Amino acid sequence: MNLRELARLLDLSQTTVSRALNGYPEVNEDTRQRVLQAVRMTGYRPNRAAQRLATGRTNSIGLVMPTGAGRDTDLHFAEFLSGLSEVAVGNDVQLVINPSRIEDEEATFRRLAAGGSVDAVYLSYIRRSDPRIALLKSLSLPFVVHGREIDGVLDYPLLDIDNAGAFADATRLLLQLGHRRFAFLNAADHLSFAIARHQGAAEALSAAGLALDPALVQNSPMTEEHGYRGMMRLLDQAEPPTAVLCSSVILSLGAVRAVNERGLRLGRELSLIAHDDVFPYLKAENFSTPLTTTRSSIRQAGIRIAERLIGEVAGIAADPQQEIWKADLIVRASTGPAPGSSRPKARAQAPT
Amino acid sequence: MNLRELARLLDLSQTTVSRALNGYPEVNEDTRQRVLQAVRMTGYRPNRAAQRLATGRTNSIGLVMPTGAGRDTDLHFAEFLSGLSEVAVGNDVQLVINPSRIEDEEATFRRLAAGGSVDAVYLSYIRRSDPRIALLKSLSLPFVVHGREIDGVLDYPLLDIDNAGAFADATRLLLQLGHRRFAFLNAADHLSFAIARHQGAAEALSAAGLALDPALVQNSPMTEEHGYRGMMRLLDQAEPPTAVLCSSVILSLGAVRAVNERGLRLGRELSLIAHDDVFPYLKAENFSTPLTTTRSSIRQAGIRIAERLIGEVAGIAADPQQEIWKADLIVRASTGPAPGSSRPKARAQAPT
DNA sequence: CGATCCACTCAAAGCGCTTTGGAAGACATC
DNA sequence: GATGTCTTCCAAAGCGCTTTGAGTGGATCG
Repeated sequence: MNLRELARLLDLSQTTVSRALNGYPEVNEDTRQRVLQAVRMTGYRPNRAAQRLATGRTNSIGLVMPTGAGRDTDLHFAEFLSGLSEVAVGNDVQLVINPSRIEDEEATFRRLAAGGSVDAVYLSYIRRSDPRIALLKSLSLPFVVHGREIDGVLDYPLLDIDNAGAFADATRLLLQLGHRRFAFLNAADHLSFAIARHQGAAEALSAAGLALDPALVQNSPMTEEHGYRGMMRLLDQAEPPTAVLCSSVILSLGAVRAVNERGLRLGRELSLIAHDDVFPYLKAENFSTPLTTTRSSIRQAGIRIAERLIGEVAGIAADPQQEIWKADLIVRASTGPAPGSSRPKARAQAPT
Repeated sequence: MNLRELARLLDLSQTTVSRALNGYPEVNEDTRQRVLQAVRMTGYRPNRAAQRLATGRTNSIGLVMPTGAGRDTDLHFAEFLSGLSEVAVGNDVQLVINPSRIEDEEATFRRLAAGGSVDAVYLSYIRRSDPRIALLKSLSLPFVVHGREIDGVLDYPLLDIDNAGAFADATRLLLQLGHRRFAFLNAADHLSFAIARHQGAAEALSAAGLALDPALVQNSPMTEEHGYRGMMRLLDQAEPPTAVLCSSVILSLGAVRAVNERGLRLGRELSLIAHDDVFPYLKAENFSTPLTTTRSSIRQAGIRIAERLIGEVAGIAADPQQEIWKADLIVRASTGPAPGSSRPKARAQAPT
């Protein structure tokens, strides 16, 4: 069943039927009802490809999803996607996943732009200085970046959290608790959010006349296993840290396992602050020792980015093109005074 | 840049250019090279919408992803998706995500089928008796089901694991270890895989003259928190179980937390077997007590289903339309002889 | 040397929709 | 009754591709 048949059936022209369906005013309300009735009867649905060809709009937004060797599934991406799709469904927009190996990404974007398969794209896993952004700017394809570059000018539409601020806050909290020796279990060091978090921590430390010992910094994929191994390595140091920053609760999961295995107690011998992207299936507050976190829902970010992408397509650019969200610092039991620290000599010191 | 301009540029007809690009034999190799060269120079990409309209094929497969209130992101879905997309990228196929609330799913499928936006669809979260399958059969849209119905005839293309078999195996192992009191932390009870797992366990038990105490069965979303609460409830029973089956490692994560909190030891006072979908970021072997699992990679399932979907579109149906994978039973440290059990009186009995 | 065949190329007809540029009829205005 | 103005509808022209059916010219054959 296509438009022509439907029109013939109704003894109307294609034009009128099309207009009736697309809500144009110049069609009699009675006629419109007749058309809608016929649509219901026949189960007619417009052919998407034809619509696209005729209008040039696709009603879909593209996700270029990184794949390839070593690219494990990313929990964070999935949660983000869930936010995106929530908005997409409400606006009758499809999400088109274009898995692409990192080295093919440029080609993929060019194909998307030139082939007109999507109205807009979303970009993430931003690197320190990311050529893909310049590419997208040159491509006349609306986009919103999740994250941002470290060095360049921020003259493109983006949504990011204040990673540096969050980890500076976390670091300052630990400094106040008397900690002096810090470690950082971070994400891969080519990712800009990992760099920003590192910088935030480093700046807060240097304000206190301290520095991050490179031996106490790990950059790795954010898996439980890497969290475990990283923490083990830290605890095996001659002079182990008393405070650990951690870029994900999934890393923390492993880190906590290592801590438990060593018979240490979080918030006592060792303090830990993790960044919490807010996963419904793994909550920082439910760790055996509830975790102090910097919290920002990655799902909310997905929702907001979808809204903005849809806006961009409709020609309504968000007013501040650069949107930076503060992360909340949520203090729970995994942080406590530094052992042996004289300053906030807490009641909770174990009577060793 | 479109086909016509490109053809004009090359002083060839659209036909010839199109054929050169699509690998038809009746075009001179020199000509083909000239065309390819021009494509490289101009950056020409065929318009997808036009291609679709002309060929009727979309080169994309649809995922109807459940969303809506209470539908949390599903780890398992994300990992599956990663497998799907790996194959998709290799075949130049797009994945089109159609988020849809459960009550709108029928409409969504009809729209996909009639609108021709995808060549094939994938269906999961199968329920005991699932009307969507009948719908898809009637829709002349190729599909592959991930999972299967409990009751109906299996006359549709599907891929599933032997859930009942896996949990029967797990149960028998625990029976051999002398366990008599079983619990089950399962997924939501409208999902067919949860039902099958329950049946598998129940059958193995009844073969031993035992039964699952309904008070020791939980059906819930598979989150850490539900695992924790479920296990707590089990341990608070007047007569707590000594063996626990668990439908996901993420549930186990919470369950293990509860066990630790109660000062119990896995493989000693309590044995646990979880189903492991093989997440790269959370491995059953890395739990503080490595978990005995029934293992089957959900990512591999994604890969296989993508292959089959692509095959269906190409007109090559998989030979056995119903593909059932056995899960491996991997014995690790979380299972041990039942406490107080006389049968396999183990060396490892705590000297209470 | 004309007939036959092959390799190569082309013009044109769709695919199913939207949208432009009217046109017909109804109604009001002068 | 002529003119103008809405309202409602239509015919036809694309959108950019694939594919059918029909040539070309040159090589091969009898």
